[in-house]
Amino acid sequence: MTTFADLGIDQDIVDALASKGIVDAFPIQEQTIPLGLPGQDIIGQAKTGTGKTFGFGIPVVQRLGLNPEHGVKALIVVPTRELAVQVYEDIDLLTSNRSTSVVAIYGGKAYEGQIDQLKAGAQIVVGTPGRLIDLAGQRLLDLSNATEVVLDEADKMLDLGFLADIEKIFQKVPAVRHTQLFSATMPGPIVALARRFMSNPIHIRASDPDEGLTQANIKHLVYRAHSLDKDEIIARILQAEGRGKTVIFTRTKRAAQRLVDELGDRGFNVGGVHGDMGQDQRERSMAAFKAGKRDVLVATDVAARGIDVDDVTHVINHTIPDEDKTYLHRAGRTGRAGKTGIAVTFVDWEDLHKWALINRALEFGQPEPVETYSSSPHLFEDLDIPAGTKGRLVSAPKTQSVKTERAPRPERAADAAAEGTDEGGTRRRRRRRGGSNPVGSTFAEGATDSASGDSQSAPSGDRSAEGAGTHDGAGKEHHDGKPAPARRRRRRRGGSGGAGAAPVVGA
DNA sequence: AAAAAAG
Repeated sequence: MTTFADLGIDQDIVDALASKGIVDAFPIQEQTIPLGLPGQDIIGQAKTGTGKTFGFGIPVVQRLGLNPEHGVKALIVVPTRELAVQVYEDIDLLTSNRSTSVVAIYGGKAYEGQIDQLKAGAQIVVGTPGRLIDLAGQRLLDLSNATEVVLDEADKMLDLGFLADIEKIFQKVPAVRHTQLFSATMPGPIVALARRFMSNPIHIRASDPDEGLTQANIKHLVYRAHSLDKDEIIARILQAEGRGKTVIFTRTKRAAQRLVDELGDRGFNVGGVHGDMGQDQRERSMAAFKAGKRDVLVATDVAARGIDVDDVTHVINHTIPDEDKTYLHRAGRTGRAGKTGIAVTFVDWEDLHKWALINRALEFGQPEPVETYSSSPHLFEDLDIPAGTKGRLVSAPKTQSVKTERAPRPERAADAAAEGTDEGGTRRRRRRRGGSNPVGSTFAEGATDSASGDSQSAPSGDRSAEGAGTHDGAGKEHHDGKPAPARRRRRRRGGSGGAGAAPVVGA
Protein backbone atom coordinates (compact mmCIF):
# COMPACT_ATOMS: atom_id res chain seq x y z
CA MET A 1 0.00 0.00 0.00
CA THR A 2 1.16 3.48 -0.76
CA THR A 3 2.27 5.53 2.19
CA PHE A 4 2.26 9.30 2.50
CA ALA A 5 6.03 9.19 2.42
CA ASP A 6 5.78 7.78 -1.13
CA LEU A 7 3.82 10.74 -2.46
CA GLY A 8 6.40 13.50 -2.50
CA ILE A 9 5.16 15.03 0.70
CA ASP A 10 7.54 17.05 2.87
CA GLN A 11 8.97 15.08 5.75
CA ASP A 12 7.57 17.36 8.43
CA ILE A 13 4.04 16.73 7.15
CA VAL A 14 4.65 13.00 6.94
CA ASP A 15 5.88 13.17 10.52
CA ALA A 16 2.86 15.15 11.65
CA LEU A 17 0.56 12.51 10.22
CA ALA A 18 2.62 9.69 11.65
CA SER A 19 2.32 11.23 15.09
CA LYS A 20 -1.37 10.33 14.89
CA GLY A 21 -0.68 6.90 13.50
CA ILE A 22 -1.61 7.94 9.98
CA VAL A 23 0.82 6.38 7.54
CA ASP A 24 -0.96 4.79 4.59
CA ALA A 25 -2.63 6.88 1.92
CA PHE A 26 -6.13 6.23 0.65
CA PRO A 27 -6.75 6.03 -3.10
CA ILE A 28 -8.11 9.57 -3.38
CA GLN A 29 -5.00 10.84 -1.64
CA GLU A 30 -2.73 8.77 -3.83
CA GLN A 31 -4.38 10.22 -6.90
CA THR A 32 -4.88 13.87 -6.03
CA ILE A 33 -1.85 14.75 -3.94
CA PRO A 34 0.74 14.28 -6.70
CA LEU A 35 -1.41 16.49 -8.93
CA GLY A 36 -2.27 19.04 -6.30
CA LEU A 37 1.31 19.55 -5.19
CA PRO A 38 2.40 21.13 -8.50
CA GLY A 39 -0.79 23.21 -8.63
CA GLN A 40 -3.12 21.31 -10.90
CA ASP A 41 -6.78 22.34 -10.52
CA ILE A 42 -8.74 19.34 -9.29
CA ILE A 43 -12.30 18.17 -8.95
CA GLY A 44 -11.82 15.34 -6.50
CA GLN A 45 -14.54 12.80 -5.99
CA ALA A 46 -14.32 9.90 -3.58
CA LYS A 47 -16.71 8.05 -1.36
CA THR A 48 -17.58 9.18 2.13
CA GLY A 49 -14.97 8.57 4.75
CA THR A 50 -12.05 7.89 2.43
CA GLY A 51 -9.78 10.78 3.24
CA LYS A 52 -10.67 13.69 1.00
CA THR A 53 -9.62 16.33 3.53
CA PHE A 54 -5.97 15.35 3.42
CA GLY A 55 -6.31 14.91 -0.32
CA PHE A 56 -6.64 18.67 -0.73
CA GLY A 57 -5.15 19.77 2.59
CA ILE A 58 -1.68 18.38 2.17
CA PRO A 59 -1.01 20.16 -1.14
CA VAL A 60 -2.39 23.41 0.28
CA VAL A 61 -0.11 23.30 3.31
CA GLN A 62 2.94 22.20 1.39
CA ARG A 63 2.54 24.75 -1.39
CA LEU A 64 2.61 27.60 1.11
CA GLY A 65 6.12 26.59 2.09
CA LEU A 66 7.79 26.09 5.43
CA ASN A 67 7.78 29.72 6.49
CA PRO A 68 5.08 31.61 4.66
CA GLU A 69 4.79 35.36 5.06
CA HIS A 70 2.07 36.71 7.27
CA GLY A 71 -1.36 37.05 5.70
CA VAL A 72 -4.00 34.82 4.17
CA LYS A 73 -2.64 32.66 1.36
CA ALA A 74 -5.18 29.88 1.40
CA LEU A 75 -8.95 29.66 1.77
CA ILE A 76 -10.98 26.53 2.44
CA VAL A 77 -14.76 27.01 2.32
CA VAL A 78 -17.14 24.53 3.95
CA PRO A 79 -20.93 24.42 4.34
CA THR A 80 -21.32 24.13 8.12
CA ARG A 81 -19.69 25.54 11.22
CA GLU A 82 -18.93 22.15 12.71
CA LEU A 83 -17.21 21.10 9.53
CA ALA A 84 -15.16 24.29 9.69
CA VAL A 85 -13.98 23.27 13.15
CA GLN A 86 -13.15 19.77 12.00
CA VAL A 87 -11.28 20.76 8.86
CA TYR A 88 -9.48 23.40 10.86
CA GLU A 89 -8.28 20.67 13.20
CA ASP A 90 -7.15 18.47 10.31
CA ILE A 91 -5.19 21.27 8.66
CA ASP A 92 -3.79 22.33 11.99
CA LEU A 93 -2.38 18.83 12.39
CA LEU A 94 -0.66 19.08 9.03
CA THR A 95 1.00 22.34 10.03
CA SER A 96 2.14 21.17 13.43
CA ASN A 97 5.80 21.03 12.42
CA ARG A 98 5.94 24.30 10.51
CA SER A 99 5.23 27.92 11.22
CA THR A 100 2.06 28.15 9.14
CA SER A 101 -0.96 29.11 11.19
CA VAL A 102 -4.59 28.27 10.57
CA VAL A 103 -7.78 30.01 11.66
CA ALA A 104 -11.42 28.94 11.58
CA ILE A 105 -13.79 31.73 10.52
CA TYR A 106 -17.47 31.01 11.04
CA GLY A 107 -20.64 32.47 12.51
CA GLY A 108 -22.24 32.06 15.88
CA LYS A 109 -19.00 32.92 17.63
CA ALA A 110 -17.45 36.09 18.94
CA TYR A 111 -15.63 38.07 16.28
CA GLU A 112 -12.79 38.96 18.52
CA GLY A 113 -10.80 35.74 18.59
CA GLN A 114 -11.12 35.22 14.88
CA ILE A 115 -10.07 38.77 14.08
CA ASP A 116 -7.12 38.53 16.44
CA GLN A 117 -5.86 35.43 14.68
CA LEU A 118 -6.21 37.12 11.32
CA LYS A 119 -4.32 40.13 12.58
CA ALA A 120 -1.64 37.84 13.94
CA GLY A 121 -1.05 36.79 10.35
CA ALA A 122 -2.79 33.45 9.87
CA GLN A 123 -2.04 32.03 6.44
CA ILE A 124 -4.78 29.42 6.07
CA VAL A 125 -8.45 30.25 6.61
CA VAL A 126 -11.10 27.58 6.98
CA GLY A 127 -14.58 29.04 7.05
CA THR A 128 -18.26 29.21 6.25
CA PRO A 129 -19.47 31.71 3.66
CA GLY A 130 -21.46 34.14 5.78
CA ARG A 131 -18.76 35.12 8.23
CA LEU A 132 -16.08 35.07 5.54
CA ILE A 133 -18.01 37.62 3.49
CA ASP A 134 -18.85 39.58 6.60
CA LEU A 135 -15.21 39.95 7.63
CA ALA A 136 -14.04 40.53 4.08
CA GLY A 137 -16.61 43.32 3.78
CA GLN A 138 -15.22 44.92 6.91
CA ARG A 139 -11.71 44.73 5.49
CA LEU A 140 -10.74 42.50 8.35
CA LEU A 141 -10.13 39.58 6.05
CA ASP A 142 -7.98 40.17 2.98
CA LEU A 143 -8.43 37.44 0.40
CA SER A 144 -6.51 39.16 -2.37
CA ASN A 145 -3.48 36.92 -1.82
CA ALA A 146 -5.37 33.69 -1.32
CA THR A 147 -3.91 31.77 -4.22
CA GLU A 148 -5.01 28.44 -2.79
CA VAL A 149 -8.78 27.96 -2.81
CA VAL A 150 -10.72 24.86 -1.85
CA LEU A 151 -14.44 24.18 -1.80
CA ASP A 152 -15.07 21.23 0.44
CA GLU A 153 -18.44 19.53 -0.12
CA ALA A 154 -18.20 21.40 -3.38
CA ASP A 155 -21.54 20.37 -4.83
CA LYS A 156 -23.23 21.74 -1.73
CA MET A 157 -21.28 24.98 -1.96
CA LEU A 158 -22.41 25.39 -5.56
CA ASP A 159 -26.01 24.64 -4.66
CA LEU A 160 -28.57 27.41 -4.97
CA GLY A 161 -28.49 28.20 -1.29
CA PHE A 162 -24.78 28.94 -1.38
CA LEU A 163 -23.95 29.82 -4.95
CA ALA A 164 -24.37 33.58 -4.65
CA ASP A 165 -22.04 33.67 -1.66
CA ILE A 166 -19.49 31.51 -3.40
CA GLU A 167 -19.50 33.80 -6.40
CA LYS A 168 -18.83 36.75 -4.12
CA ILE A 169 -15.94 34.91 -2.55
CA PHE A 170 -14.42 34.00 -5.88
CA GLN A 171 -14.50 37.67 -6.79
CA LYS A 172 -12.30 38.43 -3.82
CA VAL A 173 -9.55 35.90 -4.50
CA PRO A 174 -6.86 36.21 -7.20
CA ALA A 175 -7.82 35.24 -10.73
CA VAL A 176 -4.63 33.25 -11.02
CA ARG A 177 -4.82 30.66 -8.33
CA HIS A 178 -4.89 26.98 -7.49
CA THR A 179 -8.48 25.77 -7.11
CA GLN A 180 -9.61 22.42 -5.71
CA LEU A 181 -13.18 21.16 -5.38
CA PHE A 182 -13.90 18.02 -3.39
CA SER A 183 -17.01 16.01 -2.59
CA ALA A 184 -18.37 12.49 -2.55
CA THR A 185 -21.13 13.65 -4.87
CA MET A 186 -20.56 15.66 -8.03
CA PRO A 187 -23.55 15.66 -10.36
CA GLY A 188 -22.77 16.41 -13.99
CA PRO A 189 -24.43 19.84 -14.08
CA ILE A 190 -22.52 20.88 -10.97
CA VAL A 191 -19.24 19.80 -12.54
CA ALA A 192 -20.07 21.94 -15.54
CA LEU A 193 -20.85 24.88 -13.30
CA ALA A 194 -17.70 24.27 -11.30
CA ARG A 195 -15.51 24.69 -14.34
CA ARG A 196 -16.41 28.37 -14.38
CA PHE A 197 -14.29 28.80 -11.31
CA MET A 198 -11.38 26.64 -12.40
CA SER A 199 -8.78 26.44 -15.11
CA ASN A 200 -8.37 23.16 -16.92
CA PRO A 201 -9.46 21.10 -13.96
CA ILE A 202 -8.92 17.40 -13.93
CA HIS A 203 -11.80 15.34 -12.58
CA ILE A 204 -10.52 12.57 -10.37
CA ARG A 205 -12.83 9.79 -9.29
CA ALA A 206 -11.19 7.56 -6.78
CA SER A 207 -13.40 4.61 -7.48
CA ASP A 208 -14.67 2.68 -10.41
CA PRO A 209 -17.62 4.61 -11.85
CA ASP A 210 -19.49 1.35 -12.36
CA GLU A 211 -19.21 0.65 -8.71
CA GLY A 212 -21.79 3.20 -7.71
CA LEU A 213 -21.46 5.82 -5.06
CA THR A 214 -22.29 3.93 -1.93
CA GLN A 215 -19.73 2.50 0.36
CA ALA A 216 -19.55 -1.26 0.12
CA ASN A 217 -18.92 -1.54 3.82
CA ILE A 218 -22.17 0.11 4.82
CA LYS A 219 -25.19 -2.15 5.15
CA HIS A 220 -28.46 -0.47 4.30
CA LEU A 221 -31.69 -1.48 6.01
CA VAL A 222 -34.97 0.13 5.02
CA TYR A 223 -38.29 -0.13 6.80
CA ARG A 224 -41.72 1.33 6.46
CA ALA A 225 -42.65 2.77 9.81
CA HIS A 226 -45.56 4.49 11.41
CA SER A 227 -44.43 7.67 12.99
CA LEU A 228 -45.96 6.80 16.31
CA ASP A 229 -43.82 3.69 16.52
CA LYS A 230 -40.54 5.27 15.66
CA ASP A 231 -39.49 6.30 19.13
CA GLU A 232 -39.99 2.76 20.32
CA ILE A 233 -38.16 1.22 17.42
CA ILE A 234 -35.27 3.59 17.75
CA ALA A 235 -35.06 2.86 21.45
CA ARG A 236 -34.81 -0.81 20.55
CA ILE A 237 -32.16 -0.22 17.95
CA LEU A 238 -30.11 1.71 20.44
CA GLN A 239 -29.91 -1.52 22.40
CA ALA A 240 -28.63 -3.55 19.50
CA GLU A 241 -25.63 -5.68 20.19
CA GLY A 242 -22.38 -4.26 18.96
CA ARG A 243 -23.78 -0.78 18.68
CA GLY A 244 -21.15 1.88 19.02
CA LYS A 245 -21.85 5.52 18.39
CA THR A 246 -25.08 6.28 16.59
CA VAL A 247 -26.23 9.31 14.60
CA ILE A 248 -29.96 9.85 14.15
CA PHE A 249 -31.06 12.23 11.41
CA THR A 250 -34.37 14.07 11.40
CA ARG A 251 -35.89 16.32 8.77
CA THR A 252 -36.53 19.33 10.95
CA LYS A 253 -34.89 21.11 13.85
CA ARG A 254 -38.00 20.64 15.95
CA ALA A 255 -38.08 16.92 15.34
CA ALA A 256 -34.42 16.70 16.28
CA GLN A 257 -34.96 18.52 19.55
CA ARG A 258 -38.02 16.49 20.40
CA LEU A 259 -36.08 13.29 19.87
CA VAL A 260 -33.17 14.50 21.96
CA ASP A 261 -35.57 15.17 24.79
CA GLU A 262 -37.43 11.92 24.32
CA LEU A 263 -34.34 9.72 24.21
CA GLY A 264 -32.87 11.66 27.09
CA ASP A 265 -35.97 10.94 29.11
CA ARG A 266 -35.56 7.31 28.28
CA GLY A 267 -32.11 7.34 29.76
CA PHE A 268 -29.96 7.33 26.68
CA ASN A 269 -26.73 9.21 26.60
CA VAL A 270 -27.83 11.57 23.88
CA GLY A 271 -27.01 15.01 22.55
CA GLY A 272 -28.14 17.03 19.58
CA VAL A 273 -26.87 19.28 16.81
CA HIS A 274 -29.16 21.58 14.89
CA GLY A 275 -29.55 25.16 13.88
CA ASP A 276 -31.85 26.19 16.70
CA MET A 277 -29.16 25.48 19.24
CA GLY A 278 -26.64 28.01 20.34
CA GLN A 279 -23.27 27.63 18.70
CA ASP A 280 -21.51 26.83 21.95
CA GLN A 281 -24.01 24.10 22.65
CA ARG A 282 -23.59 22.72 19.16
CA GLU A 283 -19.87 22.53 19.53
CA ARG A 284 -19.94 21.04 23.01
CA SER A 285 -22.40 18.46 21.82
CA MET A 286 -20.25 17.51 18.84
CA ALA A 287 -17.13 17.37 20.98
CA ALA A 288 -18.82 15.17 23.58
CA PHE A 289 -19.95 12.80 20.84
CA LYS A 290 -16.55 12.69 19.20
CA ALA A 291 -14.86 12.10 22.52
CA GLY A 292 -17.23 9.28 23.37
CA LYS A 293 -18.86 11.01 26.30
CA ARG A 294 -22.13 10.67 24.43
CA ASP A 295 -22.91 7.75 22.18
CA VAL A 296 -26.08 9.02 20.52
CA LEU A 297 -26.29 12.17 18.44
CA VAL A 298 -29.57 13.48 17.03
CA ALA A 299 -29.00 15.87 14.17
CA THR A 300 -30.55 17.69 11.28
CA ASP A 301 -28.74 17.65 7.97
CA VAL A 302 -26.30 20.13 9.45
CA ALA A 303 -24.34 17.01 10.37
CA ALA A 304 -25.04 15.10 7.18
CA ARG A 305 -21.87 16.10 5.40
CA GLY A 306 -18.23 15.70 6.19
CA ILE A 307 -18.45 15.16 9.91
CA ASP A 308 -15.93 12.50 10.85
CA VAL A 309 -16.44 10.58 14.04
CA ASP A 310 -14.67 7.35 14.84
CA ASP A 311 -16.67 4.25 15.57
CA VAL A 312 -20.08 5.38 14.43
CA THR A 313 -21.62 1.95 13.91
CA HIS A 314 -25.19 3.02 13.17
CA VAL A 315 -26.86 5.82 11.26
CA ILE A 316 -30.61 6.06 11.65
CA ASN A 317 -32.76 8.08 9.30
CA HIS A 318 -35.72 8.97 11.48
CA THR A 319 -37.15 10.51 8.34
CA ILE A 320 -36.01 9.61 4.87
CA PRO A 321 -34.26 12.51 3.16
CA ASP A 322 -35.61 14.04 -0.02
CA GLU A 323 -32.51 13.64 -2.09
CA ASP A 324 -30.34 10.69 -2.91
CA LYS A 325 -27.28 12.81 -2.28
CA THR A 326 -28.44 13.61 1.22
CA TYR A 327 -29.08 9.95 1.88
CA LEU A 328 -25.60 9.08 0.76
CA HIS A 329 -23.93 11.72 2.88
CA ARG A 330 -25.97 10.85 5.97
CA ALA A 331 -25.23 7.16 5.65
CA GLY A 332 -21.61 8.08 5.12
CA ARG A 333 -21.26 9.13 8.75
CA THR A 334 -20.67 5.44 9.39
CA GLY A 335 -18.45 2.99 7.55
CA ARG A 336 -15.51 5.37 7.56
CA ALA A 337 -11.85 4.59 7.05
CA GLY A 338 -12.48 1.00 6.09
CA LYS A 339 -14.78 0.15 8.97
CA THR A 340 -18.23 -1.33 8.63
CA GLY A 341 -21.50 0.37 9.45
CA ILE A 342 -25.26 0.05 9.31
CA ALA A 343 -27.68 2.62 7.95
CA VAL A 344 -31.30 2.19 9.02
CA THR A 345 -33.97 4.22 7.28
CA PHE A 346 -37.62 4.65 8.18
CA VAL A 347 -39.95 5.48 5.37
CA ASP A 348 -43.33 6.97 6.08
CA TRP A 349 -46.21 5.88 3.92
CA GLU A 350 -46.34 9.17 2.09
CA ASP A 351 -42.60 9.09 1.50
CA LEU A 352 -42.45 5.82 -0.40
CA HIS A 353 -41.76 7.69 -3.61
CA LYS A 354 -38.68 9.21 -2.02
CA TRP A 355 -37.34 5.81 -1.27
CA ALA A 356 -38.03 4.76 -4.83
CA LEU A 357 -36.02 7.71 -6.05
CA ILE A 358 -33.08 7.04 -3.76
CA ASN A 359 -33.26 3.35 -4.48
CA ARG A 360 -33.01 4.01 -8.18
CA ALA A 361 -30.40 6.74 -8.02
CA LEU A 362 -28.08 4.74 -5.81
CA GLU A 363 -28.78 1.52 -7.68
CA PHE A 364 -29.71 -0.43 -4.61
CA GLY A 365 -32.18 -2.64 -6.44
CA GLN A 366 -34.31 -3.02 -3.35
CA PRO A 367 -37.95 -3.84 -4.10
CA GLU A 368 -39.93 -2.28 -1.30
CA PRO A 369 -39.31 -1.35 2.30
CA VAL A 370 -40.48 -3.93 4.76
CA GLU A 371 -43.12 -2.88 7.21
CA THR A 372 -41.65 -2.52 10.67
CA TYR A 373 -42.41 -4.56 13.44
CA SER A 374 -45.96 -5.39 13.25
CA SER A 375 -44.94 -7.79 10.55
CA SER A 376 -41.21 -7.87 10.53
CA PRO A 377 -39.06 -9.70 12.99
CA HIS A 378 -36.34 -9.16 10.44
CA LEU A 379 -35.73 -5.79 11.93
CA PHE A 380 -34.49 -7.44 15.05
CA GLU A 381 -32.45 -10.10 13.34
CA ASP A 382 -30.66 -7.69 11.11
CA LEU A 383 -29.90 -5.38 13.94
CA ASP A 384 -28.80 -7.90 16.53
CA ILE A 385 -31.24 -6.75 19.11
CA PRO A 386 -30.91 -9.08 22.09
CA ALA A 387 -33.18 -12.08 22.31
CA GLY A 388 -36.10 -11.99 24.66
CA THR A 389 -37.22 -8.59 23.58
CA LYS A 390 -37.55 -9.55 19.98
CA GLY A 391 -40.65 -8.74 18.13
CA ARG A 392 -42.29 -7.31 21.16
CA LEU A 393 -43.04 -3.68 21.61
CA VAL A 394 -41.21 -3.05 24.80
CA SER A 395 -41.45 0.04 26.84
CA ALA A 396 -38.56 2.39 27.12
CA PRO A 397 -35.40 1.01 28.55
CA LYS A 398 -35.22 1.98 32.15
CA THR A 399 -32.68 4.60 32.84
CA GLN A 400 -30.92 2.35 35.25
CA SER A 401 -30.29 -0.50 32.90
CA VAL A 402 -29.09 1.71 30.14
CA LYS A 403 -26.82 3.64 32.36
CA THR A 404 -25.13 0.59 33.70
CA GLU A 405 -24.72 -0.66 30.21
CA ARG A 406 -23.33 2.52 28.81
CA ALA A 407 -21.28 5.42 29.91
CA PRO A 408 -19.88 5.17 33.37
CA ARG A 409 -22.13 7.01 35.72
CA PRO A 410 -19.51 8.80 37.74
CA GLU A 411 -18.37 10.63 34.65
CA ARG A 412 -21.84 11.80 33.82
CA ALA A 413 -22.48 12.87 37.35
CA ALA A 414 -19.19 14.72 37.39
CA ASP A 415 -20.02 16.48 34.15
CA ALA A 416 -23.36 17.58 35.43
CA ALA A 417 -21.91 18.75 38.67
CA ALA A 418 -19.18 20.68 36.94
CA GLU A 419 -21.78 22.34 34.80
CA GLY A 420 -23.78 23.28 37.83
CA THR A 421 -27.07 22.24 36.34
CA ASP A 422 -29.40 19.43 36.99
CA GLU A 423 -28.78 17.37 34.01
CA GLY A 424 -31.32 14.79 34.96
CA GLY A 425 -34.55 14.25 33.17
CA THR A 426 -36.57 16.64 35.23
CA ARG A 427 -36.15 19.72 33.13
CA ARG A 428 -36.59 17.88 29.92
CA ARG A 429 -39.62 16.10 31.13
CA ARG A 430 -41.29 19.27 32.20
CA ARG A 431 -40.55 20.92 28.94
CA ARG A 432 -41.74 18.04 26.89
CA ARG A 433 -45.02 17.87 28.64
CA GLY A 434 -45.40 21.56 28.32
CA GLY A 435 -45.19 21.23 24.61
CA SER A 436 -42.96 24.18 24.00
CA ASN A 437 -39.32 23.62 23.34
CA PRO A 438 -36.97 26.38 24.21
CA VAL A 439 -34.22 24.62 22.43
CA GLY A 440 -30.62 24.99 23.16
CA SER A 441 -30.94 24.92 26.89
CA THR A 442 -31.60 21.28 27.30
CA PHE A 443 -28.13 19.91 27.06
CA ALA A 444 -25.53 19.73 29.67
CA GLU A 445 -22.39 18.67 27.96
CA GLY A 446 -19.13 17.87 29.55
CA ALA A 447 -18.09 21.17 30.95
CA THR A 448 -14.41 20.64 30.63
CA ASP A 449 -13.67 20.30 26.99
CA SER A 450 -14.07 22.73 24.19
CA ALA A 451 -14.49 21.85 20.58
CA SER A 452 -10.86 21.82 19.73
CA GLY A 453 -9.58 19.99 22.72
CA ASP A 454 -7.97 16.62 22.58
CA SER A 455 -11.27 15.32 21.42
CA GLN A 456 -9.61 15.23 18.04
CA SER A 457 -10.16 11.73 16.94
CA ALA A 458 -7.40 11.21 14.47
CA PRO A 459 -9.26 12.47 11.45
CA SER A 460 -9.68 9.79 8.91
CA GLY A 461 -7.33 7.91 11.12
CA ASP A 462 -7.16 4.26 11.74
CA ARG A 463 -6.39 3.59 8.20
CA SER A 464 -3.09 2.08 9.10
CA ALA A 465 -4.87 -0.59 11.01
CA GLU A 466 -6.74 -2.20 8.22
CA GLY A 467 -6.35 -2.97 4.60
CA ALA A 468 -8.92 -1.63 2.23
CA GLY A 469 -12.05 -3.65 2.16
CA THR A 470 -11.48 -5.62 5.30
CA HIS A 471 -14.42 -5.75 7.58
CA ASP A 472 -13.85 -5.50 11.23
CA GLY A 473 -17.28 -6.74 12.05
CA ALA A 474 -17.61 -8.91 15.06
CA GLY A 475 -14.02 -8.93 16.04
CA LYS A 476 -13.78 -5.40 17.23
CA GLU A 477 -14.75 -3.68 20.39
CA HIS A 478 -16.79 -0.65 19.62
CA HIS A 479 -17.64 0.59 23.00
CA ASP A 480 -16.21 2.77 25.55
CA GLY A 481 -17.22 1.58 28.91
CA LYS A 482 -19.72 -0.94 27.70
CA PRO A 483 -19.04 -4.49 28.73
CA ALA A 484 -18.33 -6.79 25.87
CA PRO A 485 -21.47 -8.67 24.99
CA ALA A 486 -21.01 -12.11 26.39
CA ARG A 487 -23.24 -13.65 23.82
CA ARG A 488 -22.53 -12.76 20.31
CA ARG A 489 -25.11 -14.42 18.23
CA ARG A 490 -24.93 -15.06 14.57
CA ARG A 491 -24.70 -11.80 12.76
CA ARG A 492 -26.87 -12.81 9.98
CA ARG A 493 -29.22 -15.65 9.81
CA GLY A 494 -29.87 -17.57 6.65
CA GLY A 495 -29.25 -14.62 4.44
CA SER A 496 -32.23 -12.40 4.61
CA GLY A 497 -35.39 -14.30 4.77
CA GLY A 498 -37.85 -14.76 2.03
CA ALA A 499 -39.17 -12.96 -0.94
CA GLY A 500 -39.18 -9.26 -0.56
CA ALA A 501 -38.67 -9.61 3.13
CA ALA A 502 -35.03 -8.82 2.85
CA PRO A 503 -34.51 -5.27 3.85
CA VAL A 504 -30.88 -5.58 3.02
CA VAL A 505 -28.98 -3.86 0.34
CA GLY A 506 -25.34 -3.43 -0.02
CA ALA A 507 -22.70 -5.35 1.76
C1' DA B 1 -40.27 22.71 1.77
C1' DA B 2 -36.31 22.29 5.20
C1' DA B 3 -31.74 23.19 6.48
C1' DA B 4 -27.66 25.81 6.25
C1' DA B 5 -25.19 30.31 6.43
C1' DA B 6 -24.21 37.03 9.22
C1' DG B 7 -26.34 39.34 13.25
